[in-house]
Amino acid sequence: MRLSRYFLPTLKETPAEAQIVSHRLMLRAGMIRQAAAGIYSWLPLGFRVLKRIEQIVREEQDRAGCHEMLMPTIQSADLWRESGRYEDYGKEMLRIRDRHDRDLLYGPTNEELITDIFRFYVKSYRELPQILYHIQWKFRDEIRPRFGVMRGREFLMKDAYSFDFDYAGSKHSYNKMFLAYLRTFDRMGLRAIPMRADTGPIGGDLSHEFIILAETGESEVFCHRDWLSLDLRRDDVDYDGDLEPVIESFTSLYAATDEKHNPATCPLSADELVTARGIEVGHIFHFGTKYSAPMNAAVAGPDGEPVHCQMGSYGIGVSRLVGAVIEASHDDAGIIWPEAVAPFKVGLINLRTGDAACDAACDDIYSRLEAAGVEVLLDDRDERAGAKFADMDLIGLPWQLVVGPRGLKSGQVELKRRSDGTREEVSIDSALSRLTGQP
RNA sequence: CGGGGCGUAGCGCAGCCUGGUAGCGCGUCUGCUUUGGGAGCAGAAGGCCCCCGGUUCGAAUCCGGGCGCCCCGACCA
Repeated sequence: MRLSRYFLPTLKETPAEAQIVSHRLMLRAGMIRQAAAGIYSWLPLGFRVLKRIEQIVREEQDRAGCHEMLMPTIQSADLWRESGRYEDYGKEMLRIRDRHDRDLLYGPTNEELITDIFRFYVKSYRELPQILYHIQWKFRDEIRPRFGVMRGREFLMKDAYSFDFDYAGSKHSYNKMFLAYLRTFDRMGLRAIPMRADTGPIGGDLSHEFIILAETGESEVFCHRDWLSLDLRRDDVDYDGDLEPVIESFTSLYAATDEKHNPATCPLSADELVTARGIEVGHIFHFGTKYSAPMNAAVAGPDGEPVHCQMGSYGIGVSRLVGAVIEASHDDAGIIWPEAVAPFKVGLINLRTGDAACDAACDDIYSRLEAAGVEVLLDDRDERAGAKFADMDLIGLPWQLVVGPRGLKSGQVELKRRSDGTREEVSIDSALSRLTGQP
């Protein structure tokens, strides 16, 4: 992409409404634009990141054997009356009436809808287990939306729903999602700690929140200090094997949210206990028959008798993750994108647009990177060097390749790594092989 | 929903108390000079001062009522 033709409205000053660093940086980097309280438009740069995060979530769900589908944003109130949640959900649910005076709602979640679909088609235990998911916009009319996309009213969420014949099967589905979540967040360069959590109004008896530690987190959390250095990577997961031992290795180490933490019974010494604030990026629940019973989602067992399915639901806040990654990875100059979610891998800076040698070198590097499948943003604007450096640092692409007349005289360009600021003078060919991974 | 704050040019703000020509910085446009970490000079464009009503000869400014946004708290799969 050539910056001179892109839509990247960066801001030098911070809009007054932004309080936390991720919100400030998203506004300054031209990623989002507020449309109303807690409702945002995603501008091209922000949308690229959102899509990347969504794709990682998708790949890890698929790897765990889940099946993607898409349910609508607008739902009929009737299903919610059936589960009893139409009244329970309260003012947080956005209720809509159509021209025929039928009650509709903008979905805050999808348990009812998925259960309705499931019960219509699935009649035998032999069709289980099943995990279905979608990635769809939700709306919750929060009393006080805040912190940009971290707590919006409209937000993009991945929600998955598992159906099993018995508790053992359901626990296995839960474990699969537990591990899929660890992999998902790890791929984004995040340390997400699974913490025992309250199930809240959704009900159930088993629940973990995946928490990123950050000063701007909305809730207080408690965990063993070993979590801060524990290796969370699990590359060799066999989702069909026995997952209990590996789950046990994580759940045996203390970590709890505010609701589940009790100082009186906490087993940790003051020395071991870390008290911090956290951002919830994922939440998994096992809730048994809470929806399958009232909505009569049952399958025939081996003996022919109908049994209500054991269910779980599993959410990841996709749009919130964009903010969470920034909270976890930035410096005074701007965002530092982990390569896996970066909107572009390389920022190619032409320090002297209009200079024949610089233009030619940049065009050459640009086309060779594109040919190698490396996503590159070429700053070919007629701006001064300082402005280009500042904007590139702000938008935080992992690599900056700086082409200027001075270095070009000796065939050198400067390769800068955004994460630690290290730079080196290298030849164009050497820079290209570094960035493309090809000799 | 309780408490607090703010709505003035694209962004950040001053002016309001004490009513009388709507300002500053950044950004934008033109030209010239510049050019390796947010340049300099000269010129220019850009405003329903959130909305409605009231007081007044006269309202960005005073009064009343709305609306919007932000913060703290409570709330929150």
